[in-house]
Amino acid sequence: MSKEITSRASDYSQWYNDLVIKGELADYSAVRGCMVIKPYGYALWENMRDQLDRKFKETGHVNAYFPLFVPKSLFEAEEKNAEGFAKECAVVTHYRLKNDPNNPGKLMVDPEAKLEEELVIRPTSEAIIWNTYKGWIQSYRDLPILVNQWANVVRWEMRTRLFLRTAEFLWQEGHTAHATKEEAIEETTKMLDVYADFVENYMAVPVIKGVKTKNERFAGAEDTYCIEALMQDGKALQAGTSHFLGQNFAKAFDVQYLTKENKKEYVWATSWGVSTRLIGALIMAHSDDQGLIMPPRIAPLQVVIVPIYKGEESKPIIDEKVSLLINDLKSQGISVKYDNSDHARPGWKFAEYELKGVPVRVAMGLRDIENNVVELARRDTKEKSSVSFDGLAMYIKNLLEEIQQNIFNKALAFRNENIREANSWDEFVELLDTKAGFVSAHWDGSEDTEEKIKEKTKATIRCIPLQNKQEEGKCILTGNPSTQRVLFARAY
RNA sequence: CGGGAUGUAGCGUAGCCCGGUUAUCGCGCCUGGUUUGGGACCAGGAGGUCGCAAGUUCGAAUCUUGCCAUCCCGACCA
Repeated sequence: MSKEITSRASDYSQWYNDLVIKGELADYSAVRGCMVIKPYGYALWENMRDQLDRKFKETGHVNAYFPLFVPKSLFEAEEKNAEGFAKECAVVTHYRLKNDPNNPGKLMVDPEAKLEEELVIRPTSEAIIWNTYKGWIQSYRDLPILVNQWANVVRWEMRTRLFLRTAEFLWQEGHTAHATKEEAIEETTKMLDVYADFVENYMAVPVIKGVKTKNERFAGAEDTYCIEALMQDGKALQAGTSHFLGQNFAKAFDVQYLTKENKKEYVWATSWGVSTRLIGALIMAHSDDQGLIMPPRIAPLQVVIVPIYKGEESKPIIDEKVSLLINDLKSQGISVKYDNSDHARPGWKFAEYELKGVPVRVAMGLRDIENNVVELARRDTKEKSSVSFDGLAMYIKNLLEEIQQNIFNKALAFRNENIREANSWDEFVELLDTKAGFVSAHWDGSEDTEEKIKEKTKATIRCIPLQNKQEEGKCILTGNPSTQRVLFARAY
């Protein structure tokens, strides 16, 4: 198998595609804009999902499942939300096929089977969920509702990219209902913290927490909080969002509750989500020209063991020694694969597992067994060392943690080096064109200015960082007074 | 959806301009053997509606038209 990877320097986009496909995370499918997530990629998603799911439950949430289809009349109830998503909705209009009389062996949509009301395939589930919540909420005693769902959604995107933007994608969406505005806002920021914690501590991708400007807000939200990450090519990627929805959906679906004082009040809402897009972030934040680099805490496979056989008689000796190690590793909760397949030689396997980003590789031959050592190679630094067999599992356990930290620190250093301040328009444009990354600059707060900057430079305001330093300044475009800097970048 | 490029075996490709035997080569795959410390070697073998559909022609991978898909650049977006 030829598995040459395009280098980042020669073609960044192709490098990314090569990693996804040759690293066997996903593949193109027969359906436009939709990908097949392959077992290795799905195992990664499962690990991410499990960690997030645990965090959601720790913060009091429960899982439920709502329908894939949303009747058009429900979908259009919250106008801004409907408007925002209308252009990218897949719609079911019929419920039956029949044999095509003019085309034997072929099927056609049965015109007799037209639906009374079209069904929108959910691009997001606020509508169907808030329609449901109407029936669940009568009293303040019914609140809060803290529900999450793991689901697929469809957004008919013009231009798709593996993981980063596919027509169908997997995600989770939390939808909560609260008695007060304060409680809902607290929930919004709490879940943003959950996301930031997960992305930084498990995916090892540093993020900036912030608030979106009005232009960039989720359709139907009062405020959109986000975490923004920086990719190796200097472009920003929105890694997760948490929305304070105010009473917009409660009003659209007439969801009211009785207070202790027997007064009717509209319910306050939040929604928050992360998707398989995070896998794109993971790839672009860490990987190198040799392939993927998986953070140990969510790696589909943490350790691979490659035997170095010398003649038939060496096999049982090595296999036996390795089985001891496998038991030790498993008892430490470490995932391990012993690749003793005979159809590939060691060098091939080394390259293969580097491509797949397995954090630690153990090589063992007779020479090592005689010396009671193994050869240990770490994916992040590509360093190889000879390590004693005694206490090896514990050594590897610690090494995995060290790799996790190292990957994060490296990404953090890169991110921090690539936040630069611009104090004039010329400086701003030059930074965007020559350095990319985040540019911290003053903005006068007007939507119009934001739009003009986007038109001129393709850079958008990624966020207004939380706890942002307040300082007097002048907008880089208009020169109007400004009280704080915001983060600009070109983004995915 | 606008602009550009591409589509030949699982992958990468030659052939196309200038139509004419059985469509080229490498990797991979299968069988047997030798091997194994950074992408092994020998021998034999299988694998193709030349993206799809029309058209031109005695004859189309090659020419024409339409469609589809992918990639890059825009617009849109998690």
